[in-house]
Amino acid sequence: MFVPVTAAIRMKVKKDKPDSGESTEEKIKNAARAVFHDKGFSATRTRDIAEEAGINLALLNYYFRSKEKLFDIIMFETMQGFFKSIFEVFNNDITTLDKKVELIALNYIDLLTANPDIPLFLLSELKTQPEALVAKMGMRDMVMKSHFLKQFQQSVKEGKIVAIHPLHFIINLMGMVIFPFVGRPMVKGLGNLSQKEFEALMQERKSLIPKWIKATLKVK
Amino acid sequence: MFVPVTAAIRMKVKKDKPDSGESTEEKIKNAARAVFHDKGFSATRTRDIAEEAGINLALLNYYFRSKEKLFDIIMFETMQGFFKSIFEVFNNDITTLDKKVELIALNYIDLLTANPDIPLFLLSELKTQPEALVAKMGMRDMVMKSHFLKQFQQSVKEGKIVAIHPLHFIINLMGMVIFPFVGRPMVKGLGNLSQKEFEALMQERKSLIPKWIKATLKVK
DNA sequence: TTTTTTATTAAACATTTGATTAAAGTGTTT
DNA sequence: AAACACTTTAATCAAATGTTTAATAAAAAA
Repeated sequence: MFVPVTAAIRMKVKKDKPDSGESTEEKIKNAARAVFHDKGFSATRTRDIAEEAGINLALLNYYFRSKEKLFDIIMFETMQGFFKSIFEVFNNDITTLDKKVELIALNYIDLLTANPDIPLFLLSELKTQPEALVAKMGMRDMVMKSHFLKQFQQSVKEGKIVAIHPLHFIINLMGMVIFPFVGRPMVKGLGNLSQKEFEALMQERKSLIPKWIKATLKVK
Repeated sequence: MFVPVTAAIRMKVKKDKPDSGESTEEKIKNAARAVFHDKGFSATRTRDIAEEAGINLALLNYYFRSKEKLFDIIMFETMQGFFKSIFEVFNNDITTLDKKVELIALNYIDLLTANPDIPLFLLSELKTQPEALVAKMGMRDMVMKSHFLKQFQQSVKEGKIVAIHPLHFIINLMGMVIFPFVGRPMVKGLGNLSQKEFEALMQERKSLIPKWIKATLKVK
């Protein structure tokens, strides 16, 4: 008796792939992103990625040529995703300065709660190639010529806030938002916090940071 | 015409190496510290350390058994050196709270200007062994039961400063001090700063941070 | 001085790791 | 069903890397 297995198998196969919802290429990229973010470039082995992705090691090189090429893609996408929110807020010419600070705190604390490894990953890997990508992405202009900066300097001129180097302002804002995530093991260690308690503390900061930042801008 | 180069070269070499007056063991440790701080554990090759130290590769294992053992020593000493200053300031029961904040800013900005790689190094490597060393060094009690914390809670009780989780206070203080060094490539990139300009900006923060911190503590 | 211990070196070793290849499988098109 | 492009696998290569060894030099002890 002939049984048309192939059709059934094909169906199953067809269902299997879309079931996981991702192509092999995407599986590799997702795995690579997770492992690279967690351990950085040097501590990551291509075999870690292959295992995490559930694929054969050779496929990594088949799709991406080399560990480095794959890393570059992940790095670029990660940076892009990370700075996108900043730029959108910074260059919105409708919102006030105060509102922008609020939005940065809100957006980034959520982003970082979901992806707490990204800042340390970016900062560590950025050390290796200092200028390359920073310049490439036009980050400088995007930030330093932003509507955000113009508003800041305007407020200084009007005497609404005290005159300091705008970088201090940006460092303080980003530091208050990002630093606890970069120093998460230390913060959790110091306060003996569970992951849940840590996240609750970060949620508190959503409303506190804007107040703190405003206070620092008034400082004589 | 014959020129006795060798003698001249030997003199130069002699000045370069043995003049330093350090033992082989110290040479290795100093080299290891420099390379580990710069590149982290995984990206560091034992051959990098040997070269930096100007010694034969085998001597590293002769003196320290393994790369990991050597790393543990450097890690421990680095942590100890880094947190020593904090603890001394935090547990001084003579100085006021304000004075302690001032001293933290002063001491750490100098320390970090001289050793800008330490924070990222510590934070990156601490991620691998989350609890181990933090607990080992008794950091929790050293900070959370410090005179500094008692003063903070006393001031809250007296209504001098607003009630927040003390961790927010510590995060903000340490973040303002440490974050620009962790994000140094980004800060320098954003502001298009030379190393000298970066350091000048950090010097400014010595006096600004205490003011900012005081302002945040008054926030409703 | 002779002997013993310590320090140093060049070479080799064993394993890890990024990358390649050859062959087979799979679905689609002709 | 033949040709094809694409996908997957197992085996393997070659370089990198932490570690060890065996021989030698230097220093200390006898």
